[in-house]
Amino acid sequence: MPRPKEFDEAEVLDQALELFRARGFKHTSFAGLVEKLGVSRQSLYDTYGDKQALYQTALNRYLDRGFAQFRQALADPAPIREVLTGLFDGMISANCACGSPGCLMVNSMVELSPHDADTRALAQKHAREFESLFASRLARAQRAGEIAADKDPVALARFLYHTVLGLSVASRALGESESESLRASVRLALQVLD
Amino acid sequence: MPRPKEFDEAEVLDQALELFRARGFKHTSFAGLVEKLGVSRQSLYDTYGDKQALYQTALNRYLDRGFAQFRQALADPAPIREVLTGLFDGMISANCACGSPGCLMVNSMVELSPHDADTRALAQKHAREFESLFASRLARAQRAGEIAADKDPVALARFLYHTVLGLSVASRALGESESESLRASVRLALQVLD
DNA sequence: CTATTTTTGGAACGTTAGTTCTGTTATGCG
DNA sequence: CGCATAACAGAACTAACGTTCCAAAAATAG
Repeated sequence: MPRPKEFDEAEVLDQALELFRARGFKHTSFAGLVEKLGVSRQSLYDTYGDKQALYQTALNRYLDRGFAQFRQALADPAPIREVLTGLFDGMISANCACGSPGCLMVNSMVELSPHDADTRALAQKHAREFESLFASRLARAQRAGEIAADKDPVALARFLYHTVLGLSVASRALGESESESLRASVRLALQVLD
Repeated sequence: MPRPKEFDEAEVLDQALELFRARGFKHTSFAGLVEKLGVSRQSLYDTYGDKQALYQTALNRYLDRGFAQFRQALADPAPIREVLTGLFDGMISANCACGSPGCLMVNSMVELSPHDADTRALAQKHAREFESLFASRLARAQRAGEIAADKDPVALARFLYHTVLGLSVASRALGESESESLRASVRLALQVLD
């Protein structure tokens, strides 16, 4: 049997993910990856393929994780306003703590979507999935009488998704100091339910 | 006196701006600029300086123009909901028509803010200016009785700014097909005034 | 212990980027 | 008319990038 890897494949992938998240695809050099991850060029290539493959693997991992968290947060049977407040606050905490690199998917949407068809398709899928999960949870709340019957859950869901995009950009570009005003914005955004 | 330029300085700057807006800073090569603008490398360097200087000049031009439009739109004494609806619809039309490159400032915030201190400072200034203009216009509407007295104009302004960010990303990454749902989101967002 | 398979580090390759240098051309003033 | 000034075109340079090649090292299975 061969010599075993000297690094944890998943752990290194997460580190690469954080680098891509902080710096973007183009601004992250392979040499920088080698240095920060402590793994040799050759091993990176052997394990993950080239730079683009590494990026996509990391992005998919990020999406899977985020989507699972999102789904789980929405599964909470608590009142919808409470659930959504907690969900958004969690996003803000995750995105605004120390350095606030924003959401990797949102960053990819801005940096890569216009050029790369794969990323664009992934972004659209991401939007559809987030919106549809939002929408079904909102419809459930509506059936429970928490939301007025004349509201359109799909429109509300899209609005919430757009809100997520805005929060991600704000936290990335405006720094940690904004986290309190972001929370205030969330409270305002949730007025759409009233 | 010297030989005159064979191109319109402002016009070429606008073309460069559109290239940067569509492709981002890193993804726009100088060779690409030379080709698309139809101006020789040397003339570009002589006229605008290096790539980064060209970018910043274009960005400042873009900001000045957008800020003037924004200020003018807000000067409209019509009811605040009407004014804001028109403002956002204008933004969507400008950002979503054919190719939807999004807002150059928002794109810069995502691509460059974390690395470049100048861009970060510019982004923060951008946010402050937009928010303060929103806030003073909202305060005016509040004095006119169009908005309930217990609302905080500053918080509302920040929320609207975050909404702008989200709309820009959505229009850039999700394509023109989304323009209708973006308008719907604006209508929902403006419910914060009620 | 040996053989085999894979990691690993370093060197090297080809490409592309941004930038600069050279000389040439064209304009307008004296 | 020609001199000064600046624009232009193309080649050339330097650095960085992503990627691949190569030999040495290491660890397990037999």
